[in-house]
Amino acid sequence: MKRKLEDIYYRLLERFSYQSWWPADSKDEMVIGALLTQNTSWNNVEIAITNMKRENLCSLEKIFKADCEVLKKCIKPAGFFNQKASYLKNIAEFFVKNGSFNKLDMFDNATLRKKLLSVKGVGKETADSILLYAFNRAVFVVDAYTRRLVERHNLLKEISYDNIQHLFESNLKKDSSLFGEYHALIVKNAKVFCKTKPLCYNCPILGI
DNA sequence: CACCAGGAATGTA
DNA sequence: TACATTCATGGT
Repeated sequence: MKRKLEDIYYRLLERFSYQSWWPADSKDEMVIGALLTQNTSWNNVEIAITNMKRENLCSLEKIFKADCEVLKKCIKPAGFFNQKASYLKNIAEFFVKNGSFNKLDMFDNATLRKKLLSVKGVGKETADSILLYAFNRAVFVVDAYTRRLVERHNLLKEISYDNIQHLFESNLKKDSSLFGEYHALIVKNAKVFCKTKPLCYNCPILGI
């Protein structure tokens, strides 16, 4: 299994090269993007983030103090703007009241993950994305594409978030850079080959 | 026009 | 625990 997961990784890497995720100018922006991209195309998230930068709202401190209506207007292109505005407020409050990244970095992976999951609007994938890309923790992010990949290759009998995450984490070197690239490559591959084929049929890289 | 996108919360059984 | 529904915009 270890060999199989490494093979998939190197095939993706050879085709697409390093992605250097997460695409953001700051850790704050990373967290903001993680929430906005929930079930939403990255293209729409970029529009929303551009709007937030124009309104000087692209930081957790600013969001914490921002007017909700202005925030909603900015993130409207990213969809679910009513929910996401309140979710952004929640995560912003969480970081502001917990001393931001420096203080939160004192906690181990499991503890920090629980704290993030306690924020309304932050689920497993969002929490793990933040752990990996903002805190540089060796946590594997499982998204819809990763799930498809595991399903198509029959890598697991029981498909669940926790099982998929354990599959990657226990068979690869626990390296945040590796995990970050792997997840980014899976998404990159999906964007290129799954545009008109949602289930990744005929993907020339992975043979699925 | 239908379908989907780098999900999560809530309700039901 | 396991599904179904809701949230909403923009691209294909």
